[in-house]
Amino acid sequence: MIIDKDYFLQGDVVCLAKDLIGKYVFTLRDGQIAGGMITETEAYRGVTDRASHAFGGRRTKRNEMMYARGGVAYVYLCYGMHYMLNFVTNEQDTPDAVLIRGIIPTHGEELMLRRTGKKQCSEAISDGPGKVCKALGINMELNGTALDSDILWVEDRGVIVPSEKIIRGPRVGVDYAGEDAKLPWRFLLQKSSEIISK
DNA sequence: GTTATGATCTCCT
DNA sequence: GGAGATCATAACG
Repeated sequence: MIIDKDYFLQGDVVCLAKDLIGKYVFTLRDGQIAGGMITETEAYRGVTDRASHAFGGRRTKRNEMMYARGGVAYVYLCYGMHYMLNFVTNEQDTPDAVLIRGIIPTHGEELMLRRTGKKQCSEAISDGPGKVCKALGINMELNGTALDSDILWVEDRGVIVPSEKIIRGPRVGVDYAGEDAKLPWRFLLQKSSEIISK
């Protein structure tokens, strides 16, 4: 079932980030559907979070979308070449968001292969925030798109992920955030391959 | 107007 | 393991 926008209004963005593991995200671009199960997220808690674009209540043209009412996408360009997909959460003027860092492709694998220039389909096709956006065909046009719209939506397909299967740790790429860089607000689904490799 | 830099990825050695 | 790619945005002058 498609997740209702109200789901994104709950106040605890960290809980929400964890809950989104195992949910599905889809995009409809160029008449074709691509999507998969979310395996990795990070929570960004606006005003009090140094790693967030909205830290200290900073409000700019770029992060304006973070202040919107929960249930829309916040897309932006990073390092000049990678788009990031976030789900805006919480009430209006509370700039909380969840970064989607990884998915396992389940629909439109062919399409994702073409977009990413890969030959074979694997979990690795979308195991980083930049790659997720590339595989799903996400760009600035989707900034502000509702998460229950025709071109972008989130589904609960009944997958239940036990807490012990979710690895919790510090966020990635936010060393500049000082103490806040250590907050364990990254969640990722433990893969069988990872159990072996570690 | 100018400059520094980032919620990253890929390819090279 | 490390550097380069590459540009919109923000902060400064």
